[in-house]
Amino acid sequence: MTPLKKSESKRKRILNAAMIIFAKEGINKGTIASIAQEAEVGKGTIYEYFKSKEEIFEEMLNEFFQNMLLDWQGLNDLEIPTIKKLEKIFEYTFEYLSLIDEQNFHQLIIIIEIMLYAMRKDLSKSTQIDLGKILRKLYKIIEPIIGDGIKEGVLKEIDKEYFTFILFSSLDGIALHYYFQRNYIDVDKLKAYSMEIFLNGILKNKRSTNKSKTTGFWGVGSLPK
Amino acid sequence: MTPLKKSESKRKRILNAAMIIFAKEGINKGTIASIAQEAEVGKGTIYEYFKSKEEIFEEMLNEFFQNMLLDWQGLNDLEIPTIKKLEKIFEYTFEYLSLIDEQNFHQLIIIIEIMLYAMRKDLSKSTQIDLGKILRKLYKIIEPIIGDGIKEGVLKEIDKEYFTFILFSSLDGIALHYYFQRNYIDVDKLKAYSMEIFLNGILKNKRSTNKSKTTGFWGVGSLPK
Amino acid sequence: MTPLKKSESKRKRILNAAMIIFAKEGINKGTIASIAQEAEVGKGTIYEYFKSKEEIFEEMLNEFFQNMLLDWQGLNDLEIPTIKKLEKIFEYTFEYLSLIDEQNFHQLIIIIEIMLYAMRKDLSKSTQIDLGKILRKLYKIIEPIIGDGIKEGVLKEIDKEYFTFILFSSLDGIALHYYFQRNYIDVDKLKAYSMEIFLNGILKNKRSTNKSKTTGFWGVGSLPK
Amino acid sequence: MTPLKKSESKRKRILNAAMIIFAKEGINKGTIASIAQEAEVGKGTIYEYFKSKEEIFEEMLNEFFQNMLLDWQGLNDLEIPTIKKLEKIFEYTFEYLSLIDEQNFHQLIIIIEIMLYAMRKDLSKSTQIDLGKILRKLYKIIEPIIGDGIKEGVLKEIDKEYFTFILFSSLDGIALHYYFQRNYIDVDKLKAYSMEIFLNGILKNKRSTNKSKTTGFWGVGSLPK
DNA sequence: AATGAATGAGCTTTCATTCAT
DNA sequence: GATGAATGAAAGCTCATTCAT
Repeated sequence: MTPLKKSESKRKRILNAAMIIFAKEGINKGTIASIAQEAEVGKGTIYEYFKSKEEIFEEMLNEFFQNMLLDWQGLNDLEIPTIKKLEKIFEYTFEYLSLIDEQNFHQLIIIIEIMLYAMRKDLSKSTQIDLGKILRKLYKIIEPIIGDGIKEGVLKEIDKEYFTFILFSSLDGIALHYYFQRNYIDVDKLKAYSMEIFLNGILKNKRSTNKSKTTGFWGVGSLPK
Repeated sequence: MTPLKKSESKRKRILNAAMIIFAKEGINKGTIASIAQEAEVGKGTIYEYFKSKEEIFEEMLNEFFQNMLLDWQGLNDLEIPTIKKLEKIFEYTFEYLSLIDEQNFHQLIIIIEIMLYAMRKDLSKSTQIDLGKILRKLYKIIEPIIGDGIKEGVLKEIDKEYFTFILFSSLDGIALHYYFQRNYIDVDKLKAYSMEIFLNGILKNKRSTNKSKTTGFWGVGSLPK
Repeated sequence: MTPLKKSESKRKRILNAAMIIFAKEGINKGTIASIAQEAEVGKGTIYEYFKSKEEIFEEMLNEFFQNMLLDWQGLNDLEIPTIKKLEKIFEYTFEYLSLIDEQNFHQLIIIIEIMLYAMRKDLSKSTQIDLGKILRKLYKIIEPIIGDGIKEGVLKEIDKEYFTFILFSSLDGIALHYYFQRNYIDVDKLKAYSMEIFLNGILKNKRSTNKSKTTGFWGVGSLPK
Repeated sequence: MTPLKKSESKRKRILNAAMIIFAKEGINKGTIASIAQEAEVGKGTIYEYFKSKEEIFEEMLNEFFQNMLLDWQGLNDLEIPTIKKLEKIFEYTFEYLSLIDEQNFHQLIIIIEIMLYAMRKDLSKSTQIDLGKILRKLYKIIEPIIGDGIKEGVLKEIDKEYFTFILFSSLDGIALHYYFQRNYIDVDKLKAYSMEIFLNGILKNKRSTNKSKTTGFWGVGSLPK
């Protein structure tokens, strides 16, 4: 990466401006000129801190996930019961959704922009950026919470890797779709129902989760390996 | 059946080419020239069928969701038990994931591209495209399945609108994240665990879902409105 | 090279404009915009015919030497006595100098521009352009004239390769310096003296050119190894 | 001797760096930044010594020719026979060529860069730099050698101005072309043949050089005015 | 109807020059 | 004096769109 030099705060200002512009316009339509204007620096100044538009994007992306990792790590470090942590995951997510408004939707959009960018980079085998790896780091932060929950006997003996993945990606999908239905959906109800579903499922009569005994339709045992 | 008019088939060819190019390159980097080449028509010809690049994208977007609606409608029209239909939702999703490979990832990418496009259109209040509305149509197709499940006593008396939303968007998120972990995740296991979670939750000891009686921690009743 | 397509005449017009601009301003200061203006085409049109500014320069360079080769070849093909051909070499050169004026000095300058460009390309080992080879082709056209002169007994038994090289490069140097002294030098006198010197040398008393007998100061034998 | 002031040595360092950079990259592609780096001074420092990039180039140019003048003057001041001086002219030239290698070709290139620059300045009537005048000074240093040679009866009664011009510019052209054929040409042979040609010409049977008697083909009298 | 040659607006990037320290 | 961070003018190049054929 570009070595840090000159004013670090100016560098941050540019990255922040870039996030706003890239969210609003996308990496392609968003121009260096507009980033410069947003950051209140000269167009040339940007190139003192970054080699290219693409580098700005990738640095912003790193910064973005770096912060995300720290945020989630902070949750994990809390000295609260496992079950509380699990609850916090939902709370964090939906609190975030409840707080965003027309002014900062760009934070929601930039995630999609980044994912799209990363998908294409991934597909073109350009290994410069590996979002999959970054995401796995995120999963790994959540995973111990699930693990503890199982150990403590609160959670079923579910594969914690898969569950973390499903939980995390589901919340991501909910947030994404929420964007489009934000005027029709109540975040609190969404949170309550999401927790209810993930924790208790939707079947009325809970069947045994003891796989060996499961013979019915929904049993995991009957699924293809 | 009336065969497609020559001009009609050419229109489809262009839209199809556009999907491939836009998926691969994005709406901005993807060029009219490359779409023309992919569709094997002249560059000028495209403007006989569409007013602008943006119109191509939006027509493609409509086509895309039109097909999606038909697909899901097809599921709904099947004469199978409600519970089977619910299962089919998972099966469709994960079968789709199991079939995509390096050659047709663009189908996964184009959804994100479209969502991103729609988010920005939405944010800029340009009402030309309303993906939220299209998605609600999709939800509405699934919703009766849930409704029937409740009526038949198979499912809990959960709010069917919210549940549909949560189910649909969760599966979307799972598919999105699956892209990045496709080399680390087994689709069949992912499907099995997803179904298990959504249907039975992850708590070991199922608590009462009778809201009126819920006073404990996880109860919906205790959540802030 | 770029395949010929579209209007060949337009391509020529661009190359011609490029020669004028590059001569006047150099390859770096000369802009695509000014070439476009000179050629009376749009800026974008140039990129329909050439991939880059550098390609324009190199195509112009090729065209330039292609024509030069044809010109000199034309001289060689004349059915005139050898000695006349030798004379023509001088005549061509100085006639050229006598005809250039403020309006077409660019033809003189472009040669230097090309040489400079080629020197740097050569130094950077970029083998795309090999002016040395092109020049050797030019020498090879002149060489037979010298060879015939020797065979016919008109010229001394001088190494025809080296003589050709010396003659050609000397005339080039004379033309180059002539540019700076054009207001002080009479082309006709310059021609006459040049011929006199090259043909008869400047020593008053001709010494033997029989190397074996040369013991004096100027003999080749006395030169440092 | 007074030691160079610190500032003076820095000025020289910049000019020297400029020569290297301008030779390698040309006046346009060569950047102030790279000159500063090569000179190991700050970018801003350069503007303490020179008003602009162009001024650097012109100062370097002056320095370059100043040194050249001194070199040639040194030759003239030698207390050796006229004929020896004439020989030295060739020796200097070809010794120079024999010594240059891949590491210092830039000294050869910078001459062309300067000439090109001067040609354009000249053409644009910008009188700031007059290379023609500088070259005439150079010629004037050589000229007396020829004059002495004629007086001493060693050389023919040739116009010494024209001869000096022809000799000097020819050697320049030879050096220029030598660059491109350096892998194919032996400098010692080139020197020997050059001397042979300039001193004795290439005609086998020397004709009279007495102009008044010349009526034949090669006579000056028969040349077009 | 179909085409692709032509175009200029608009983009990224470079770099000579300035100026506060 | 010496410096290098800051800058905007200017350049190469791309590409959506037009339009004559």
